[in-house]
Amino acid sequence: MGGSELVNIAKVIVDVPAKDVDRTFDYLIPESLKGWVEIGSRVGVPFGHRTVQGFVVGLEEAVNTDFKLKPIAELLDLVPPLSPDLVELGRWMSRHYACSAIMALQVMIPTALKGKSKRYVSVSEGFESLEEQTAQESQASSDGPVLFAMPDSPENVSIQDEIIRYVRSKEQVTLDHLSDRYPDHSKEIKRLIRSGILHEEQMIKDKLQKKMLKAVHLAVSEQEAEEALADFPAKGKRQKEVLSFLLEAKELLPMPLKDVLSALQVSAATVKGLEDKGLISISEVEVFRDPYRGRDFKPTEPLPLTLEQQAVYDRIARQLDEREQGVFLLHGVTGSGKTEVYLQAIQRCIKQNRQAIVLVPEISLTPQMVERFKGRFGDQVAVMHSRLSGGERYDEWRKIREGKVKVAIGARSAVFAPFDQLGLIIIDEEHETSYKQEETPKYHARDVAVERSKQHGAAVILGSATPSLESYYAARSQASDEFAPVLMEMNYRALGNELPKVRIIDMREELKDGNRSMFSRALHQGIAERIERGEQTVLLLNRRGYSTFVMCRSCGYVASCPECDISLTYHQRSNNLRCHYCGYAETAPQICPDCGSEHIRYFGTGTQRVEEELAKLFPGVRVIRMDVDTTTEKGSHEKLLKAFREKKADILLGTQMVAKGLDFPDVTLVGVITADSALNLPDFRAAEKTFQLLTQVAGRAGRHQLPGEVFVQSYTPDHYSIVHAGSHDYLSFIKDELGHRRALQYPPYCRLILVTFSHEQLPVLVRAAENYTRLLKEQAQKMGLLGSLDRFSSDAFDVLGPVASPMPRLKNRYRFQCMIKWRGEIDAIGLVKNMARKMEQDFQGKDLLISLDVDPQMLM
DNA sequence: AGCACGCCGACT
DNA sequence: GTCGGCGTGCTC
Repeated sequence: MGGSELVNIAKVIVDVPAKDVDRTFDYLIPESLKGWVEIGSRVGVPFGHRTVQGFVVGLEEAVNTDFKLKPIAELLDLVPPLSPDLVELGRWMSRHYACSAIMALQVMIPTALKGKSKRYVSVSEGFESLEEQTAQESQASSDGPVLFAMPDSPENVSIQDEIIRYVRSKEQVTLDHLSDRYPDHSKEIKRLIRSGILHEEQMIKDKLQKKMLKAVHLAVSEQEAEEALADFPAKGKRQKEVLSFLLEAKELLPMPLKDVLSALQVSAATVKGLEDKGLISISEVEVFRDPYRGRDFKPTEPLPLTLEQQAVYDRIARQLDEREQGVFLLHGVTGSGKTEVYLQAIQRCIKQNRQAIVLVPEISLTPQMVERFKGRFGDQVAVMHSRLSGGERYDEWRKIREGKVKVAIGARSAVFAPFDQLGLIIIDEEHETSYKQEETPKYHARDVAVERSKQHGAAVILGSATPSLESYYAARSQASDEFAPVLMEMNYRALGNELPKVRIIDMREELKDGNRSMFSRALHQGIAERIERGEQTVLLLNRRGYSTFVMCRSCGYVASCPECDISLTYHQRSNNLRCHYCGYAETAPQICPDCGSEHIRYFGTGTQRVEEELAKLFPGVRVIRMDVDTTTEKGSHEKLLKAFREKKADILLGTQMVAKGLDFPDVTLVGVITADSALNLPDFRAAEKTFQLLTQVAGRAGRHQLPGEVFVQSYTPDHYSIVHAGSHDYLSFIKDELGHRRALQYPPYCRLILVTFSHEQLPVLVRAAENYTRLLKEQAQKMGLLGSLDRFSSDAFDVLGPVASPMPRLKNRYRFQCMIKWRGEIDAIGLVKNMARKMEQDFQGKDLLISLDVDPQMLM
């Protein structure tokens, strides 16, 4: 072809989740799109025999290629949804987390922008009708070329004719719609398309549209409108009313048509009449769905800082002023006023004309939290919430993209907020595992934040009362490889009150003394006292580790999922058993399906059972229960907390979600019903998680004038995580825990990669997993790193396993896994990934899947 | 992932 | 003889 012509070329990552297309494809930029297509643009491109969505990740001038490039078919947004730095960040993510490029890019933008290709058909130009075509064909069959091929059987002609007439009457219809309308004639439709009579075109359509609203505006000047009002025709009384209403409310224009209609009780026709007269205009305007619309947020002023807060703030402010990247680990006890430091740092950042991102764990993205930020920064804040609808989320995202807000607050994915002058990223409750995404791309928001801050010269604040061992260790050792935060401490509560007294109760003693209740005598008495004094109690039931599974006490039968081989969970509401992973459900059995015994029981303590017990022990007690069952509805979380705040209940009972960020002045007792239920999980972070949870929940008590008390019930009260949580001694806990981690060579003394293999056939899977492990070990030997973990050398690489996964079968596939431990300067991620890809490719049948989790949080 | 091409069984 | 089953391979 005329390939030496100078053209612009776009490098595109296509939205096709297949391994062999995880690379860029080159496309011509058509003349009409030159200057519009940028790095980060979302485009529709022809790919094989269809049109797919893709992202432009590079632009090139005049490359001479061997084959003909296809042109970009359409540009999907006027403003690119991704900026060049986000594209670059995506590149980093796909390398660091071993995910495909498209996964990394797609996770950065709202799902509303995931366009799917739609197929449209229209009647081809120049085609008249089948009869005419038949005539033409028989006439000129020998000479001129036949434009359209003919149907072979005449009885199909009538239905084909009908389809043609229908498509012509609509001009253009989607193929889906057409097949819905003629469900039995897909054959005829196909033939019409193949013969060229119907023309097929593919376009990318977004899942969601911008919300548009009809709005009324004056089409003439105010004066002209006044004049028109003065000599309005007598019969147009209603129209006159509308016009004078609009003139009165002129500062509210353009006004939604809806509002005009309801305010004056007029019909749309009346308003339309005014438009016909040319006095007003009705137009479609874009509206932003505001999830917090109609809510007042009390404006707040910066509070005076304590000495500790001031010192921390000064250090961060200095960093902001230097406009250089810097990471800070802010270790502050519960109630030390971290949020106020965040708020003032953000303020400084905004003053510099830069923007800020605040990440909070999903679970603590409570109305209270949002209120504090909205109160300080008003409508400069966008909130990204998992409970928002797709449309609301899209609109919050657009506010950020279009520079309408300065602060984005949200869960994990808010780290991708498309600000262009990012100055500050705050990660509150830095230790929370919810910052790690468990689905591909399995990124950690903390690491992404640090990477993004490098691009922008931004500051990062990692805040926590119980920093993760990884972060604390990195700060303390000032290791230079990954990230080395500056450690800052706040050891005193901002209001000057004491941390609550923690009492650890040995439940074994209770049992010995004949108390078989789930409440110890001390906790029982404590609750009774609070009820009497009109104070409030928070009860935490740590449900992790407790499953509400069904077991037969006679024969040991456990109900499990036929697809996934995991225990089914009992749901009281619907009286059925469900699989947590695949959604399979069956009715709860009355007798054991195995042995017929009636001693089949639902095990585990749910919040419902505790609630029932409370009602029995304290007749008339008012309990608010907060768990997944009572908080699924939108806004229910908020309602429950509001009720508790207004003292409409004596006790707030809940799972982990009551441990975070809540601040109620009258809570003077916190009870932990089972402190150690998570301690026995097969997870090397079990102790750390237990310590964090206890510390967090203890911090809920006595935050204001009234002193607080915490009762922790445990069957292993001597465990160091419980003892140190009891004395609020983070440093001692860290010391003990680091010792364990070091002895067993777990993070932070090495890094992990979890490799999961899956295949439909167990023997094939086992062979693959063993092969893979063997090859990696050979590699380690070649590098001279075998056994290096024991030797505490700076470079290390070792492979554990393979073993059956904790979920050994999922969606009809068996699963095995192996664990890589490594540290140092070696490219372990690249090595593990390349070997996985190679093995997947070479494997017979290709049904082998290997997935990687870099720095996994969940090992079970 | 789609979608087409391609090579074998059961029907008008 | 054709329709259509889903194995295999490609997508700038």
